[in-house]
Amino acid sequence: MFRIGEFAQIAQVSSRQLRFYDQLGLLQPAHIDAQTGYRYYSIRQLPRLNGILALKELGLSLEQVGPLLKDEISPAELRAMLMLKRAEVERSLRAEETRLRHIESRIAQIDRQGGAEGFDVILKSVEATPFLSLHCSCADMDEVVRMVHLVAEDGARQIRPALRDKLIVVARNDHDGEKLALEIGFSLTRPSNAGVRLTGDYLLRAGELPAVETMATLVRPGTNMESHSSFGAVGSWIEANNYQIAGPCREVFLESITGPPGFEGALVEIQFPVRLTA
Amino acid sequence: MFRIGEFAQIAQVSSRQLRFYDQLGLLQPAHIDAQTGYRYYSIRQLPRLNGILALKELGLSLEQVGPLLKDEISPAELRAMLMLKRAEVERSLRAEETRLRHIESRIAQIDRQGGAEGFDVILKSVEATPFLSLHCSCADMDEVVRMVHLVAEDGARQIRPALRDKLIVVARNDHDGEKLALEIGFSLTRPSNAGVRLTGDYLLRAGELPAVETMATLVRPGTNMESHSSFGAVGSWIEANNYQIAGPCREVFLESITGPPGFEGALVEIQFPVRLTA
DNA sequence: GCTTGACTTTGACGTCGCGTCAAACCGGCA
DNA sequence: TGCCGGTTTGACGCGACGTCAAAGTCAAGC
Repeated sequence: MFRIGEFAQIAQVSSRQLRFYDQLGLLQPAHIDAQTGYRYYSIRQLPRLNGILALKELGLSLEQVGPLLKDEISPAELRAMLMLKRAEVERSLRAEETRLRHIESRIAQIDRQGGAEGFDVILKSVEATPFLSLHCSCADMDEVVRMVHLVAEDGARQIRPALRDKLIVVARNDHDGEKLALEIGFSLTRPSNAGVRLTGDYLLRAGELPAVETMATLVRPGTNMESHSSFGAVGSWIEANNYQIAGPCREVFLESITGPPGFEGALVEIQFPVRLTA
Repeated sequence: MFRIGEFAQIAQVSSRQLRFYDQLGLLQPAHIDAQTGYRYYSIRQLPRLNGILALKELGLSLEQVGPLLKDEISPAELRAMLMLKRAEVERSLRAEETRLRHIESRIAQIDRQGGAEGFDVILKSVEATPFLSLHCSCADMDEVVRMVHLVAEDGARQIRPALRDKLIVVARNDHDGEKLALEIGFSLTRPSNAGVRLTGDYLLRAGELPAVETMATLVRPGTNMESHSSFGAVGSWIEANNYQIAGPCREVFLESITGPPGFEGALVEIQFPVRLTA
């Protein structure tokens, strides 16, 4: 028989742990002195303690370990628990890998440009949303800006505020030659099939912005003229973190670009659908 | 300005989280209604919130994030923090990989033999210890048993209890032909250079059992005659979990093999030094 | 105006596996 | 007999929130 400290030393655990396991009923001392309350452990209890530790190392909680030791659990049930655990561990493993990549790319960024100016790119998922948009091809950025303002102003006038949500510009992939193919429109709070006719014979057509599971996003103040550097920033981030672009990118105007007096410039969220590079 | 729920929805966090960050001073609402206490957030606070989330995702604690946002930390310091974090994440990554291997091998074990009889192999590290031992080569198991009992009994008589620790049998690698090369002796509570002469002209010589960083161990009741199956069990475990044997194995007798009347058989710990298979 | 239901406030407790500390008690040795 | 180191119970702390409770607030519908 050993006192708690000796037994703890033998088993390479802390006395606190042994007292705790006693309290949970996982491992009661072989004998407790009625006078002093001292716990006495037998070396024969070591296998049981090791059993607890082995199961704990598999990631099971102490609550789960209890019934297992009492053989109240069939092998099939244990197998099911372990399968669940395996899935969980695999998830957290991938999460840790991602974290590691992000840390390393951030370190590399500091080394490259000394600055700690975090781009604060974050990953999020976005749901599908009804979208009322103008499909157009623009020759240059000036034209893009004109079209965006046209949609913004006419849309603000002609779409009910309760229905209208946010102004969004989506790049399309089917660019013809040098032109920029875009979709410019408003996300809607609920589906609607009605189109909207703008000045100059343009038409907003009802459609849907598809859901994207993983979106690398960056919120940035400033007009869309200055947004090139931010696009580049997100691009570098995507590369450095071992992702690749997996769809058309979006610009979401979080604040109306046709602001009140004292307007400080738009707040725009840049979104790139991404997936992990295999 | 948004109420907490809307802002939470936009940023894909919970309201509770926002209140918590407010409490910590990480992200105070742009305005609080003095009457009602309602928090109102501006969309312009989104970048800051995203900054918090980005740093949190790197694994930094909220405590660490605070000073970072206030720019009270130099890039060099941030770099150092990230390097530390990286090391930590790498450690936990490897731990998760190990856990995953162990879970999978346990599942495979259930599938193979249906039983949930956990072998309860656990990894531990052992320190170097002074060792007073007999070097011998035995032709068969009978001889081993005789030698072990000889050492056990003579040792128990001739070594002071305060100095004598546990009876240990170590396999040696330099086996000559068919014979089993062993070291049989006692670990000591402190170093000693004195040899001990046994009956039959055998000699216990002072030496040292080296430390082992990673030891796969299994505690098993029963005499050493029955121990073969346990050796096999540890062996399978080692293979299934992607380890390899990295040194001479040991048998540690946790309870004296020369017991009192009513003796139930020895309690023996089998130890294999192991390392990860690359 | 009143009701209703969705939203918000503060405050408190729970999580998980112990680590750490405090105050009092016990055991063996000089 | 004193002393030092071990032991007991009990309590709090951790980290980042989730969850619940009781009470107040807001906008819409009647």
